[in-house]
Amino acid sequence: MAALTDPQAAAWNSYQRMRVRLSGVLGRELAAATGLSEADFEVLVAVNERPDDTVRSLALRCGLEWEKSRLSHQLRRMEQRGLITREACEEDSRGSAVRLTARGRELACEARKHYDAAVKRYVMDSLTPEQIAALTEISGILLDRIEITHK
Amino acid sequence: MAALTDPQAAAWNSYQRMRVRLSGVLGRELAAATGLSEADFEVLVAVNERPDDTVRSLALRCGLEWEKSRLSHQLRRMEQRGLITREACEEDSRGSAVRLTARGRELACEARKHYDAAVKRYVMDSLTPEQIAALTEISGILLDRIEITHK
DNA sequence: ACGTCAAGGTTGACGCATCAACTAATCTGG
DNA sequence: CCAGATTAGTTGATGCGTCAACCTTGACGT
Repeated sequence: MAALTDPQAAAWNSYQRMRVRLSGVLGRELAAATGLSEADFEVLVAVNERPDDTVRSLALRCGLEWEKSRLSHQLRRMEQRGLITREACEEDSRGSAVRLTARGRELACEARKHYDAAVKRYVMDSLTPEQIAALTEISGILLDRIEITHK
Repeated sequence: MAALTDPQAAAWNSYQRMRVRLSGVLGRELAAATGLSEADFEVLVAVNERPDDTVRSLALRCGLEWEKSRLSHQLRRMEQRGLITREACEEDSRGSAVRLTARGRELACEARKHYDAAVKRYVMDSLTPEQIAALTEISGILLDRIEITHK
């Protein structure tokens, strides 16, 4: 006896295919338009949302919900490419602060435009408002489910 | 002017968070239960569905919709860990055939049980049949959209 | 036949993600 | 004030995914 019914398996299969293809095209378009990866993009946008384009690593990490080593590796690569700089943190000398370079700031804006446009084009323009609401609701339910069972 | 309206941005944000967390927990549970990655799992299941647990690399690649180098790297790792073997292909001497080892076959079944149960537990048990149908429909629409614009 | 081109597959390099081990600074109980 | 436990962040190893370069073999037009 299978664990999933036919409609359930169909839902899972199409979700999986969609998920893979969608993040594929979005990542590819972002890279083509700006040279950034999705990881770069997430960091740039998160930092750019802060006053002075500066944020402490810890706050960034919590906002992104990333592992600390992941953020550390990512910031190292971004620093090498001149997207950010890192400076000491006053309140806690263990910590560090991340600041966008001029180039980082510029790319953050550019990338956001491209990315949002792509999301609109591939996703939002294809769905009815009801479907968009359904997607929000479904995602919220599943998120809650995961949070609860892993609390 | 933002490219996305508020409900659209909300939908995208919750979808993204859900997507990341869901594949996180599923991958983690699979690894904990069987020691397999999701990539391993996909390959094992795809091969296990074939008669004789054997399939040509090309067919596998098309079924999975993977890049050829990705499959090659993955098969190398799986061969090293004793999950599959590779042999020459009769019809086309450029090609190669993939066969499950006894251990691969066993793990494929084991993993499928665990994985399907986890999908049921995290996803299907949380959603109404209408929501499951909505998810199928939405995914199908987005898939079509991507296929059409990239044809 | 034969030359050219396309296709199947491998390889190496690089970025991304996770895990475990480590350093250094802060917090906390006594 | 100090010893032990936490916490911020780094590092190295390893697996995953993509790209570009490459090799071999088959396909096809002439």
